[in-house]
Amino acid sequence: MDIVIGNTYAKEPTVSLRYALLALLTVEPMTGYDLFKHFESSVGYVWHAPDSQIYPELRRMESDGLLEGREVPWGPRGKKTEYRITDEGVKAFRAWMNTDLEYSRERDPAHLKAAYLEWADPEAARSQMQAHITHYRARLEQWTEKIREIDGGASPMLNKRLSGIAPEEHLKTVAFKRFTYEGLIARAEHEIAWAERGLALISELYSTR
Amino acid sequence: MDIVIGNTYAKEPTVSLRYALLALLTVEPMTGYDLFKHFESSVGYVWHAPDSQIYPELRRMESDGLLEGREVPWGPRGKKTEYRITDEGVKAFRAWMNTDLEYSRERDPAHLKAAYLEWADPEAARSQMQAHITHYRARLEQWTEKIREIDGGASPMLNKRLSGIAPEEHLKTVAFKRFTYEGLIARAEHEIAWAERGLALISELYSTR
DNA sequence: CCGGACTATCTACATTGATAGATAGTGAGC
DNA sequence: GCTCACTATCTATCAATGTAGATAGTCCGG
Repeated sequence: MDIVIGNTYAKEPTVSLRYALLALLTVEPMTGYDLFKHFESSVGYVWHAPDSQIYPELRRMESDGLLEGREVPWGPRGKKTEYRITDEGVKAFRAWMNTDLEYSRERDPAHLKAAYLEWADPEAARSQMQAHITHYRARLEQWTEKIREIDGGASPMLNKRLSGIAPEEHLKTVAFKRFTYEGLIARAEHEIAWAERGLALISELYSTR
Repeated sequence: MDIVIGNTYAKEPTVSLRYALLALLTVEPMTGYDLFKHFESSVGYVWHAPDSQIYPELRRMESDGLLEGREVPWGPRGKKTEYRITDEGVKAFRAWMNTDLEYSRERDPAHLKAAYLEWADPEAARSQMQAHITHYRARLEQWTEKIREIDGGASPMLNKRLSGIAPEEHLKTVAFKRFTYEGLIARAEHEIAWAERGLALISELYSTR
């Protein structure tokens, strides 16, 4: 029963980029490049997308009425397009926020490989586990830094967001951000602990004694 | 410097379905349907793919020399194709196992939503957290069941695998499987704990006092 | 005023994944 | 003998993602 308009489907909220973009644009109007930069840095530790996905998606969102693009001059001859969320966009974001996520099937290369680690040379096996640790340690630092920013009032996006809402709402807004990053930190710590047990296991299994 | 053959690229091992299929086929020859069924049940709790992806991939793997398909009769008029891993396939799998994974960027809808939970109605927020718990509780049970199977010697795939290798190797093979599922179990427990803290936080923030 | 880093946007294409449905044979039970 | 659940395979399409590179303007410093 989907209604097809051009190549756009009128569908129920799935996941995706679209809502990540809406989330950022609830704070303030931005250009595609601004959004891309956010995905590269701060927000990028939760969601990421290349610019080649962002620009077309913004155009689609505009034609769906969720955003309004406005050309602003940039230097003497340059220009850029700044997107502002519309009332409809806010409505769509809120609707998505009020809808339960659909959880998709597991697909986890790290654990898939771990299950067959006896096929790897001991050194390679160790290296996998080490890579896992390195990866999650980096995430751990970035997420810990986010918490520090939140607590220290040093997050520009969060501050902008707070300045746009009623003071009674500040507590919730901050609490949920903190809660999110705490969860990610705990996850990273778990992954590191797991890989460390992996290293110990490898040593045990391949000990020469 | 990739060499293009047809529409197949000779590339360095990335991730994907291909190695999940090879992993299963190291145990014994199977048809596409068998593999699909495994992805639907047991292995499906680590990796999943629809049949529409499996059949073409098997054909590609055969033309890449990793597998050998053999038509076997099935009933009076039916037939099916059973794929057996080739020496080259084993080599490719081992090579992949000896290569470090590339970790891709974070993309986590559940945590993305959590960060903006103040946009949801309290009831919807609670429902999200509840869905998170339900999802990971189901995973938890499936993975716990896998451990039970491993410990009880009741895993058909594992038993077949063990019967095909030297007894000295049994310990490693079992240990890495167990290690993998233990990690997944710990992760599920962490996700449940996180969502439970979420529920508590929501109650706190939206209490009427 | 020139080079280089950065801002800004776009196109093309490959790959992967998800959904839907078509086709056809098997084997068990009524 | 018929129906039905299951086995077996395939095609088409679409959404999402990833990679590469093209184009063009800005702004800063030497």
